[in-house]
Amino acid sequence: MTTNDQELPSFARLVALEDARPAYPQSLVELAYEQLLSMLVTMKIAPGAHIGIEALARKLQISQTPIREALTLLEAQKLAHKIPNVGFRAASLLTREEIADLFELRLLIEPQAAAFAAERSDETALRALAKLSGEMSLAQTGDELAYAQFAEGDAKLHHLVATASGNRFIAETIEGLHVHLHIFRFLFKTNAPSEAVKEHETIIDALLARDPVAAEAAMRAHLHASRQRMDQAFAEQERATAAGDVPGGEGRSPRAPRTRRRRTV
Amino acid sequence: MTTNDQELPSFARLVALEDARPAYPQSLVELAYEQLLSMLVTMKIAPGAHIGIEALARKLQISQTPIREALTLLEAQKLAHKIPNVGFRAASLLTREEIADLFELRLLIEPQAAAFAAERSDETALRALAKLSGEMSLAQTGDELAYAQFAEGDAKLHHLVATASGNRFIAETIEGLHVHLHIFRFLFKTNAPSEAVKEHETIIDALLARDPVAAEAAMRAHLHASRQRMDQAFAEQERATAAGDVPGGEGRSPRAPRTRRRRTV
DNA sequence: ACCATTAAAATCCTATATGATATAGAAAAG
DNA sequence: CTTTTCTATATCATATAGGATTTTAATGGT
Repeated sequence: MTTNDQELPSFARLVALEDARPAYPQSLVELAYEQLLSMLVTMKIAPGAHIGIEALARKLQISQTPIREALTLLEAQKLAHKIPNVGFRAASLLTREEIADLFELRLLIEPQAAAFAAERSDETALRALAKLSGEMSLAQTGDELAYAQFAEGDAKLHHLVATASGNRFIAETIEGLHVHLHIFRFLFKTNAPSEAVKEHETIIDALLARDPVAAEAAMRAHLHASRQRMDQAFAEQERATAAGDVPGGEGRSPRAPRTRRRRTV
Repeated sequence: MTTNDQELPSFARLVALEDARPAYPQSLVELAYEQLLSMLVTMKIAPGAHIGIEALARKLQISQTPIREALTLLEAQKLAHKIPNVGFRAASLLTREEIADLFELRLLIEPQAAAFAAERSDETALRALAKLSGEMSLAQTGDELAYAQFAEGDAKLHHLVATASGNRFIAETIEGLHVHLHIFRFLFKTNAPSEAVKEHETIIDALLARDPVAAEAAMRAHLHASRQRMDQAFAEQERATAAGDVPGGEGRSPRAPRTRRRRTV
């Protein structure tokens, strides 16, 4: 309840953003931030790529100052990295080990957050949960659209749990972690979310029943399964790259740009 | 091991900063950030106070642009709050309930981080731990200086555990949480750290012995005790304020500045 | 052929200036 | 005397320009 719902753009919004520029950003900093976040999540700016301020200023038709501030914001979220007197780079894609670390921390926080949410949710939170449950039961299954809906629902559910925990610090921490997952939601579209939908239902049922023990267990199970699915996706991708294939866009080379001249976004 | 030791200014450094301007900040943004952080932690900028950009620019003898960037960074850490077209304010002092939430989250993460540290520490981490143990055993007891040394040691210990956990996300999260505690370290100087020193020793011993179970238990006990000490300090302070006394500086009024004209830092 | 030094270009970083917004105070109307 | 409206001031937000640093490329030497 402490965090503001409106300031967090949804996954679907992020992906569609740069075409239809929304009207609501009140300042140019917000606009630049939204645009940059969208480009980062959809890998239109490749991980590790150099982010030129001047070029972006021309592209977005605004000055350099708000872009610098937006980049500073992204740097604080570890989505960009600043090297003084050199410039900003997009953060490297998380490695398989870092994803493992990320889930290690999520498993420390989110199950307990779900338990707290089961105990402390107020009426509005429960209504939002029920509404989400309805949306997710209507979702398609199997095709590409299905995955987009699943990703959206997953993001919403974890967001609701985070805020419903009633603990501002828990909520902020979870949100900060999930930002890093958005890019993988975009990258690993192949995963069949059929099992995951059931996990979501189990969590929501426990929350609506105000059962903290069940909510914690359900969230823990969901995170374990999610971690395993993600690790599997990593394995498949490594298999593909080993075969000489270059996956989505620039790929996941943690190194600096190749000898080819760097793309000065 | 993922995080960089050098980029985090120690508590002692923060308090002494604004007089002796250190040479290492490479950019004016870093300089402004360090200065602002120091002023925030030592309450030279009161919680909730308005932070005027122009005045700061004059005071620090630099331009407004790097100050805006530094404030943006602080805003991301929730140490400052921005109201569009109005300006930045220092974050309000955490309430008693928020401190409770903070410890609730710490208790989810730090004990497990200690266990990880016991398992995963490398040689350099162990050496740093041993060195810290030596420093802390030499500390004074009882007077004001004692508390400063204790606060410094406490910050160092938790920082070492965070990094030694070997998990970048755990480390970053812990560090982000501890920033908010610095101001209370400065505010509650009265606490007798005699018991706390023993708790620290217990943690360090467990870590050096590479005993994860003992390390987790020791950290958990330390956090419980620390939470209780802090809550006690809150109670004492509330008792004092109820008696008409005005504690350190501006006090902890969550409201906007009084009718007296606001201090445009 | 390879390395070092130097010069040039590009980019970032900082400073200053202009425009936009909100706030405070005064004047006027009810 | 209270309330409202208007004006003036202060501050924030953005744009633009100049200075500093890094990187790249070229040239000359080993």
